[in-house]
Amino acid sequence: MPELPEVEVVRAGLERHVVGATIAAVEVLHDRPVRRHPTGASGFAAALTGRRIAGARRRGKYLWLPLDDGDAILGHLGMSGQMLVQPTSAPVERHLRVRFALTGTDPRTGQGRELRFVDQRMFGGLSVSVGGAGLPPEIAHIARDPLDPEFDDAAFVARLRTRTSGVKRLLLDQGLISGVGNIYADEALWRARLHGERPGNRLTRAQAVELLGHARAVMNEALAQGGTSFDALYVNVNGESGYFDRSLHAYGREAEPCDRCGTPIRRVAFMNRSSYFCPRCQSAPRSVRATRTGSA
DNA sequence: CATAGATCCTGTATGC
DNA sequence: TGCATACAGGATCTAT
Repeated sequence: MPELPEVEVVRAGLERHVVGATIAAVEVLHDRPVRRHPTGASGFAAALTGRRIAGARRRGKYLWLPLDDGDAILGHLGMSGQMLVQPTSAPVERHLRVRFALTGTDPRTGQGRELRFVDQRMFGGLSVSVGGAGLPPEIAHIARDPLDPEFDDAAFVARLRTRTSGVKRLLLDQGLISGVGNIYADEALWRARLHGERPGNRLTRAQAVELLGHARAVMNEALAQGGTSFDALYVNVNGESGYFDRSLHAYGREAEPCDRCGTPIRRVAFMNRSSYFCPRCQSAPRSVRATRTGSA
């Protein structure tokens, strides 16, 4: 899915283009993206018709649109979700799942506009969060993200260092730190010269602090470039892609030389996807080396 | 509670 | 050409 930088690009676009608009009509074209909504597709559409969007907020990879009465539309893009603002007359996207007609006309085109939720794989979704304008209760378990001014660096470092899981899995644990996904986890680990299978409790305090700093930095840099894109799936509300994929050092670079030492980048299976790392700069922890050589 | 693995879904790329 | 397999920026549920 889009990770924090990509979701923030979408949030900023929503803030600019749909805040203040009233929802004139809602059409749900597929049930799955509204599966979290208790009253189903018809209830979702009925609940939102006529209501006004008052803001656009984000925590980690979750987005929500506060309504002016204290409720909110809560959304997650999953692996392939998009939020697009389109003229009503724009052709319907192949994977259009939900469309919100907005009142008023676009001053540039003189036409009506729609907010469209497009999602090929449908791991993402939308729901109405009762009383969720401030922070939807459904995502109370999601930690703050490292771009949040109130993120507690010291508390994160302390918790990380009590855990026995590999540090990559911990970076992906949205209850510990949110917003980090597979790409930026690999990039932060490469920058920190740490192997993803090193247990959290075997990091020094300094290593943990440095790793957090790199995670924050890589996401800030990606955000400044409009996010990372490999294909047309990762776009802002205007359908435009970012350029950060040109700056990646590890992710997706199997067999290419490490930008620091020239050793070929390796890819290994991890949680039904892949991890990329430099086997020289990011040396495996003792336990992993022992397992691999059969000498454990 | 912490951990590791399976699962939801559709599309594309690759190999036989 | 058809068919099978692997893989994809994620979260959640499950058993242990």
